[in-house]
Amino acid sequence: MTAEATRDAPAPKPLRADAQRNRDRLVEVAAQMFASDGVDASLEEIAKRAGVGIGTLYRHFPTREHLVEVVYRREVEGLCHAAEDLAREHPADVALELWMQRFVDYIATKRGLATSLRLLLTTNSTLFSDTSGRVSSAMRSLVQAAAASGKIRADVDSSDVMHALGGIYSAPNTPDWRERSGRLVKLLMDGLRFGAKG
Amino acid sequence: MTAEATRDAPAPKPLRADAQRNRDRLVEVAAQMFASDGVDASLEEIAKRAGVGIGTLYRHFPTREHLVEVVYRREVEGLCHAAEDLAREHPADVALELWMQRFVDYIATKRGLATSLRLLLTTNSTLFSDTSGRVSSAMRSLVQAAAASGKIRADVDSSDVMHALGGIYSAPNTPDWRERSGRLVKLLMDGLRFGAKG
DNA sequence: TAAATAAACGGAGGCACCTCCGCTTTAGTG
DNA sequence: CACTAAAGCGGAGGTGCCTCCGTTTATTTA
Repeated sequence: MTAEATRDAPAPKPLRADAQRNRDRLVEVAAQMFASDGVDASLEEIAKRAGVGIGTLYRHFPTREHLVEVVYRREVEGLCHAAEDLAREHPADVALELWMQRFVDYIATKRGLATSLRLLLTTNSTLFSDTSGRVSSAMRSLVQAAAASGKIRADVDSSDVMHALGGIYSAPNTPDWRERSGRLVKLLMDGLRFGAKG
Repeated sequence: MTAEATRDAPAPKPLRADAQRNRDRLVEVAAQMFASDGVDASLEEIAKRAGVGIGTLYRHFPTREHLVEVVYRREVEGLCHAAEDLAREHPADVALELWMQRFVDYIATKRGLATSLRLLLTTNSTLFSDTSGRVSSAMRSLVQAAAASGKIRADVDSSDVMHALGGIYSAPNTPDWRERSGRLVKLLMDGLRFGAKG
């Protein structure tokens, strides 16, 4: 079962080259717009900035929610990918810390999309089970790698770390929310490094 | 705590006579329109048919959901009221049957409003606890009266009856849904009358 | 009853949504 | 390369949403 298959998909059909290009641009631009203006960003503006007509946007994404879902899945994709990249390019503990900082961004997006996502969940119930599984497994491998290399203490369960980060999500969104979350991550890392052998 | 008080309401403020009149008309018309055209009925059309400007509608109901909520509460109100009226004007078992038929209408409405109501629930969590309590207590008194008068058997728990009706709600909305539900109510009444002493 | 004031009204106007269909581009085929 | 069918494009236009503010009306006060 590929990632695309939502249900009984017999022929996913490859898009024509120009169609694919436009679709990608739309998602790209939508991601920016949703991030800066919220989920209520104007679809016509998104189409315009992507350099396509509004009709094209609607052909690809019949409702706003469809577009939101794709953007959200892309976000998750990026987050998981980042875990691999960071692990390759940094010492294990640094990779973990950087990733958690990025995780904060992800949560921020998720919050912004929350209302739309709620609607999606009534339609497409696999969305959350899909994504939360992938995210937590990305975190698990980072934590395990860091523990194995001795950069953080070994007696740590990755799900505990995830749980600690969960506080970020439920915390109220005051203006200083982001800074506060950043500090929380640092604090958490200090705790993880404390007593490490390496 | 009155029915109006949602939270910390120090002064409910009585409306000016014309304002109250307009508000009532709006709710009246909205109820009809939602019933016939669904929750997406045009607000401008509702205002027009109520004989007021769109601005007036928005002053009273800042969002569509507010209007939906009021209409829904009115529906529940009417349903509970009907229980008392029917009990007064009919033999206990007939009252129960008529009320259950009306309950089917109520469910039909509720289904129509479901999407909007879902949104409301994230905002105003007392909505369901308020209403479901009132409805089930209306049913309880009808069942108890019918049982006490010997028109239906005495060994019946009203919550079981409610549960049986619950099947109506979850049933798929085929075109013949309403007839089917009507038959279900009749069937249920037969069961309730079977072996009654009166 | 008349004047004063606060409350309410209403609809024009600006913006976003979304459909529809004639035009353009792509990807095959000979 | 030329041709064609199918796929895709785009934006005009009709509709609904919602705000804003000048005008009207109910109520209070004298």
